[in-house]
Amino acid sequence: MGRPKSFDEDAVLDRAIEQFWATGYHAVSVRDLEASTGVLKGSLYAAFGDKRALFIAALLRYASQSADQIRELLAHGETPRDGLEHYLRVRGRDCTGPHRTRGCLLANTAAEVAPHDAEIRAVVGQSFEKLADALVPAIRAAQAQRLINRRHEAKELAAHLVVLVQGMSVVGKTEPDSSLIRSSLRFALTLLNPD
Amino acid sequence: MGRPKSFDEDAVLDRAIEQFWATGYHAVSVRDLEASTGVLKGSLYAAFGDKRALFIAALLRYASQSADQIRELLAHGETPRDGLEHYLRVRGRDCTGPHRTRGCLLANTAAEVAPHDAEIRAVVGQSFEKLADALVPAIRAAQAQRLINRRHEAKELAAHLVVLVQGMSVVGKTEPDSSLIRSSLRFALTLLNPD
DNA sequence: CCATTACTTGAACGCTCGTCCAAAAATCAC
DNA sequence: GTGATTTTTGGACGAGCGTTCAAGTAATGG
Repeated sequence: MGRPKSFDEDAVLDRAIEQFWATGYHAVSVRDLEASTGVLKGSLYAAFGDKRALFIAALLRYASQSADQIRELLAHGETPRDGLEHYLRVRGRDCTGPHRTRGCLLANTAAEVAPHDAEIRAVVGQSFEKLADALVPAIRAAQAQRLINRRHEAKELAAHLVVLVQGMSVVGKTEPDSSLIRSSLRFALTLLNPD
Repeated sequence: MGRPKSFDEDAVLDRAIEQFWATGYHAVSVRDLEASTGVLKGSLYAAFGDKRALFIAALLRYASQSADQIRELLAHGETPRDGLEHYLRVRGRDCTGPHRTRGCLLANTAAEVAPHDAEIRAVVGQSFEKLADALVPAIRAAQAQRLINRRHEAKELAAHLVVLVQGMSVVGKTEPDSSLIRSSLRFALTLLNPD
């Protein structure tokens, strides 16, 4: 009982994700969040605690959505190799072009906030590791079917791709035409070629 | 004539680099800079303009120092391949371990500030491109001597390594032990193997 | 229909931010 | 020594920050 909530918390988190993603943690004010979510600050404080707690909630939601999307992208196509290629191409597309300068919220947060906040650092670090863990079985499967290069350890290739994708999301924020991203993506795709 | 400056501008910029590097642009206040440089804010404003201008001056200095260091690292060892390997190993070491969470100021700036400031974006973007341009001749030379893999375009490998290194500096900020960095570095070194 | 409960509302708080500027201090030219 | 010139100094300013909270509002239980 009591007065019912006038907003959906997940919808608010989605708007908060957008805002933090586009603008960064420090550069977003609680009043900005008020404006973009349509929820007055008092209610935001009642629902989430404070700015940092709201950010962490948004970050966890983003990480979870991101993990779902990886599984989806890797399942694309007929073979495990298709999935890997699709994943890389989509990630490349996400950070190419003049209007794709948001990069990845996890990478942005790693750069801006992680060193100064152990809890946030743990969230981001675990997300990176989960991403690598999701790539490993796809790589192993593709190797088993001899669809990609077998010279490399699956774990090492997975780590390499995780680091590369985060690098693309950072470098992509500085280059509207993104020749570096494109070249680096082309190179990465050759890593998937069979022996 | 007139009262002489009581501080060296480059020394102030070096302290500012440290501060922005460790803490980020928005999270550093002019009073922090006052404390870390030992120069009162009025003098900072007189010498550099405002916080943003001081940041840009520091960023340009960092970029220039960084470019010098790349040339130095690539010149290490007996062969062009040694230089490339040394460059990657040092960059890996720079962002591995619990006390190396500053990453790279260019990457941090790309993530936090670049999307919202065209001038800063241009500085960072050009630095990335210059870095790639510095790698290309080393790669070509190593290929010509058949010291590394010749299957790949030098430009694409260079772009790949630039993006990878920026990725390492970002991912490294979240992992005190940095297994992802280590794996990805090991993988990158295999890319330098001869055919 | 009233007490209870939960959420909303927006004014207010103390603080810190980036920036400015008048006065004091240090140098040089003459 | 004196005036011109430049830098230093640190107090002050308005704006905006994250946060709090008392009052108002909408639902429920009896």
